[in-house]
Amino acid sequence: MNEENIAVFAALAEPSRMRMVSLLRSGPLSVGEIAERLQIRQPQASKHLKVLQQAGIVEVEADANRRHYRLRAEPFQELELWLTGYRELWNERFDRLDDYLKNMPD
Amino acid sequence: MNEENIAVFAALAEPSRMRMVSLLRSGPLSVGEIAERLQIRQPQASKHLKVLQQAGIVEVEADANRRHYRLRAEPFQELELWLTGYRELWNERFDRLDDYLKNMPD
DNA sequence: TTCGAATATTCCTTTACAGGAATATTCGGT
DNA sequence: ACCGAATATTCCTGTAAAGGAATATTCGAA
Repeated sequence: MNEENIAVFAALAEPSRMRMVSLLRSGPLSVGEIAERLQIRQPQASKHLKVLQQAGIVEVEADANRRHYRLRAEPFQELELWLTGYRELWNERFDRLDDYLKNMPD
Repeated sequence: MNEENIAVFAALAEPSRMRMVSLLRSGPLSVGEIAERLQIRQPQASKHLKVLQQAGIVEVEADANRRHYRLRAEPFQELELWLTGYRELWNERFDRLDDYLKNMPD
């Protein structure tokens, strides 16, 4: 993971934002819905969403005066890729996983 | 990933620490070696290593007045596990990976 | 075109954290 | 016991980021 992707870790290193990401797993939500479910104020929700957006973790779709935020796949894929460099840490069980990933059909 | 593991993301969200982690992939190193390779001063190296240690990312082994820091596998395993909850984001290719992980022999 | 709902932004204050410099600690060798 | 090497800790300072409150913006509906 390169220096530019440190923003992803920084963005996730905050409880409200981590909860936002978890919340958005089940689909896009508006700012108001997010603020309500996380029990935080709307401006804070907007601010946190901006951070997540700048880190590339979420993207926005405008719908009238609503903004629907959804998770982007890329940072998670990159995280997955980054982790492959550390699989050798635990056991040979994941050597087989590495093989599987390498040979996996697209 | 629960609130306590946010410390892992916070620890990795700093360039020097990220480079330390990458450096330690090839094996344990002493504080002096780490400081030298990363071109930072020894006290900063010690401080960063302390953060990594408290996040559970590294562990220490004392050898006389040297301390050898090594990566721990657990946080990476937990990250791997956490990511599985986001694999559905990209494509069905990883549904098969999920199956593989579920059925993988121990 | 005006109003209210939804969202973004600004300003302010407080707190956390990083780096620098100095110092403390701990160990083996002599 | 003492010295130097290796490491940890403390103190200080600057900066970035978070939350609160207020305000700005943007949109559809009437």
